[in-house]
Amino acid sequence: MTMEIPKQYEPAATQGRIYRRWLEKGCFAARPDERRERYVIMMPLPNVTGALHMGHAMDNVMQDLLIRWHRMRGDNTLWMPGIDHAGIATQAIVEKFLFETEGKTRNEIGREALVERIWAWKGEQEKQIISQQQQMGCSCDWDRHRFTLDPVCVAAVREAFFRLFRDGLIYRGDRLVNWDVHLQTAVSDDEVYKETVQGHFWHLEYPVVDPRPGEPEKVAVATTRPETMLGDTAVACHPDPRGELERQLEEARTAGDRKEVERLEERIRDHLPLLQTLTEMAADGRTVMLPLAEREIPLILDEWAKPELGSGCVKITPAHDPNDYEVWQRHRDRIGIVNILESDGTLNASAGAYRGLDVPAARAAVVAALTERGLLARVEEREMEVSHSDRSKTPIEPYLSRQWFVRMGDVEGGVVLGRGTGREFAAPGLAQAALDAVDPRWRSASGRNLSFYPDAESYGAIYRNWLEEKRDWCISRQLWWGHQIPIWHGSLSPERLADLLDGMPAPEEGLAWVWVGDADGRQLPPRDALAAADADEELEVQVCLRAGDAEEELAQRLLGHGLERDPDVLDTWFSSALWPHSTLGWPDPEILGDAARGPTGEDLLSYYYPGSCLVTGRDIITLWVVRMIIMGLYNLGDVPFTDCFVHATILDGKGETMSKSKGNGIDPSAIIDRYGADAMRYQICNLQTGAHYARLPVQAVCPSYDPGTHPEELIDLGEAEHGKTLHGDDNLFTYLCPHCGIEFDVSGTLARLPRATIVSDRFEVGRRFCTKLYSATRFALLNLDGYRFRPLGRADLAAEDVWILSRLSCAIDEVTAQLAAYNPSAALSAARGFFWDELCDWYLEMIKPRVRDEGASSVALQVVSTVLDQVLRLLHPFLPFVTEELWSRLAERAPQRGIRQPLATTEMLIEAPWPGGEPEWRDVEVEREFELLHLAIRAVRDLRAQHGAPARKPLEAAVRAPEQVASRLRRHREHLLAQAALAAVEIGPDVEPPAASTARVEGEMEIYLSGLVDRAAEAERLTAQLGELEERAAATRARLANEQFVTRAPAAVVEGERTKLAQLTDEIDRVTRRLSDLRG
RNA sequence: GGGCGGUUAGCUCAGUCGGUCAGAGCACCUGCUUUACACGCAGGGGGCCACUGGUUCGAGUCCAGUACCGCCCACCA
Repeated sequence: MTMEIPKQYEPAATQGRIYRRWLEKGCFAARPDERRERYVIMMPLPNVTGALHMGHAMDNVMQDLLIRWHRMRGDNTLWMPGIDHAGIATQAIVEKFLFETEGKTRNEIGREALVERIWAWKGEQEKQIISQQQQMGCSCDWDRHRFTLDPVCVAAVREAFFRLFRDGLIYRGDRLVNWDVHLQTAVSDDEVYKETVQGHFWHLEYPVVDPRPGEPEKVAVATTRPETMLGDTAVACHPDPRGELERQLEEARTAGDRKEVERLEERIRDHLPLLQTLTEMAADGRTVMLPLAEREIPLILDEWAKPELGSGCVKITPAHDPNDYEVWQRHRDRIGIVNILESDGTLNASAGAYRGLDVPAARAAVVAALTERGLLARVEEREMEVSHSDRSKTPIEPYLSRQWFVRMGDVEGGVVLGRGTGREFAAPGLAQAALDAVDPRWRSASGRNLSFYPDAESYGAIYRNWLEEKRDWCISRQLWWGHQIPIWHGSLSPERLADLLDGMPAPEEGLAWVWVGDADGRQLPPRDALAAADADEELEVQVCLRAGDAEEELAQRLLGHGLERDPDVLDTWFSSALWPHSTLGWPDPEILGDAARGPTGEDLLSYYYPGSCLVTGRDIITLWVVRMIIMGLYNLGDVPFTDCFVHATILDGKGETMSKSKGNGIDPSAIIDRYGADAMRYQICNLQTGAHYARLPVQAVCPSYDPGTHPEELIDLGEAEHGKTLHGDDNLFTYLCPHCGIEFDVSGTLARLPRATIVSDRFEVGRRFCTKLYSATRFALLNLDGYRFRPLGRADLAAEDVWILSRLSCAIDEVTAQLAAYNPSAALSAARGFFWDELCDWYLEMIKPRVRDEGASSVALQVVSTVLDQVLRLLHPFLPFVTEELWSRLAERAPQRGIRQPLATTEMLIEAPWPGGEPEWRDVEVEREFELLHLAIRAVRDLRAQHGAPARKPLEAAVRAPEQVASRLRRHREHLLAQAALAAVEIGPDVEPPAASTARVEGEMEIYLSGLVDRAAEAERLTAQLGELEERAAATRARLANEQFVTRAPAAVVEGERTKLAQLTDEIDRVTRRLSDLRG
């Protein structure tokens, strides 16, 4: 009774059904149990800003690969999925959407309404993201799916913040930040990109106050942002212009830069005297009059002024330029800091008459006023790089504002990490603790540290270089979407502060923590501040409340004392930094309710923390990995994972990163629809070779493709022409189909054009592999009627059975080793090689005669079933769907597989034990015999092909070879006959070639094939072979003639060369003999 | 300017300790409708290992420099 087995594997019909079975059976669920081997991956959180792309696919497939592998190895395996609220990015998208659809801004609808809309948006995105991940086959524990604004995550954020604040590691300071005027928020350096724009360089002149004879009347400065002059508080000159210029001159001479040498010499001659005068004036405490503002500002000495550039003097605007800010910090006793901007980007009261103007208007007004006064010397056209916010795509204004920071540098007295956990330790500071964690000598209390894979050195360098700067981390964002900062602050008189403190719980109670801060970020205990304060001083009081029952009442009390809740929210990375432990219920796992504990009663946090591996891309190392390490160490005293697996960044065929706006981004769903999820996974694993980047050429599916009339379906975007814009320029978002000429859109922004799906034909490879696997298994299934397992000993097995089991054993070891080394491409290639090149191409062909003979088929079928069983297990982590499908079909026909005894098996492959490799299957001698056999068969096939003989025409052959080779070949005469399609063969050291035969010399054998006489062709081939052999022999001979080689190279290498030469000489003899036979 | 990479077959990439390492897949060429698979089978062609030096008996492999390409960070009065 043969059941129907479809001829083709249909991914679309299979994937959903298989995935549902895994879900229904709870295969992904993780609970603490008695197993000691655990494997934990915390999913890097996709943002709720939009659907997943190929980069996420790479990330998720790599994780699923590791998770499935470890699950099969029997580890208690947790893959925690989730999504990130991605504060700025999400709010920006929803605000944009709100504006485009309803024409409203956030201020018009208010905080509550906006947040509500973002939640709705999040719900939509979440659905789509989870659906995409499930299509890919991700086997995460969906019941534990978390969102970074979940109550569980909120609790962790509140607790972590409280502890950092209490330890003095969070402070509020005046800092120059990248201000996004449009979103009215500070953005981190990481969220800023540069764009080259055409701008101007204005040369301004400030009058010197009371110039003395010989002194200049004006000082020239230059700027690209003239409106900032209203905030100038000094003009700087270099303290030693001559020394500096001469140093530069020397450098230019060394470098041989003649133009620069000339320029500097001229400058020293013409300009240095003025600079020296200015330096003297600055040293003398002289001032200039700041025009328009009519403020007297000092000349100061600072090395930030570059005597070789411009006028040699530089205006100092501490509040609006990062470098000037640093100058101010060096001279804060003498110069002030003037902020001229409001948070909405208009000028404030400090700008006097210009108050209320936005930056462009103020710039125009300032330029006009200076021109009128003759203080604008000249204007240059100039290209310049302007910082833009990655989120709103608008220019950044450097802006002085009060922000919250986490102190990353070393602090006096050090930092205690993991307080109260039993893994407590001290470090000089947070950044240093994270640096220590990658030191190979460092170990946490549990014996762990952090390493990067597969390239520990270069990825480690990225991590270390970034941390070594120990820059404080700005964690406040002026947004509505996120974790609101749990601080109440305000300015209080000492009297009111004392009043407030009387009503607060004692610090030891751990309900609230109070600091009195200053603008420099210093924090004093309130009682000390009170003691030091004057009665009329205003003190900045900062109170952090711990989440809990008392919070509400305390908050009311603080409000009653005139404090306000800080409206800012936390940087997104603050909550994601806690991800590895917040999701496990830190600080109190009971928050997870019933899900908190397993059958053994152990809680999630203590069972699954620290985890195992973080899988991510290299751009995330500094943004996220660093911060997870810091927060894990700080809260729990241990690294959140020991391995950081950094996978390749996927680029398109031109080497550009993929993005929607470029139109080269691939939606994984499009690939899955077209090629199947396993095909996608196959190719993704192939791409992960260990390189930092992987190119994936992309094509568009022509929207007007029709199999009847349109020759090609796919259009290579690297070669296709762009459409034209209305102005006749190339439109980067549209392309023309080279076959039908139709213009189409790749970004989805142009509704008037048909939209093309972006795919890559590289996934074809994966689809073919799935088909091959399906087809080979089908072969076995079609022959398995009446199959029954019986224990087999070595004596029951045919030689090819022993061979394939031996090869299988090697393949299992190789795949396992490569996976352990984070080498998915090599692991898959080993599995592929065994399955395709050995199992399909040789073994299945060799057993066909046995399979056809019903009386003799049972052993072969049992071996085939066993080998397929193991192959499906090996391939499952890579190709979960097709292997699971075939597993159940195999189980129907052959419920028990194995050789000596049945293999341990399970209903579903996802739970089946990983193959361990069977040492007793290994047989080196049989492998050697089959190598020789394959060599002989290939030689015969090649001879046929060379001479144009039909592949199946039975011919007579002879193999002349030394007895040790001949005897091995003779054992497999039947295979030689069948696979090389021979009618007869003689094998031995002295066999005579059949009459009218043609020959090949192949290593140690000479192979003769009758009935294919073409002396010319054979002679030509042999002559070429002879040339090659002689070349190699000559090279080897030369090497051996080199006394240096013989004396210095290792003996084994020299011996190897000698053997090689002997073999080559022998082969040359035989080829020569054959050639002379042919000619004679 | 600082850091991290890359350059090997037409394309995408392997190549571990310096010594049978000139490799794979795709594409290409020649045969083949061989009852698992034409998404296949059998066979084949194709490379100055970016360039220049150096170390070494021996260099895709180690070192230095050059060119080009990418990413991150900094700077740009």
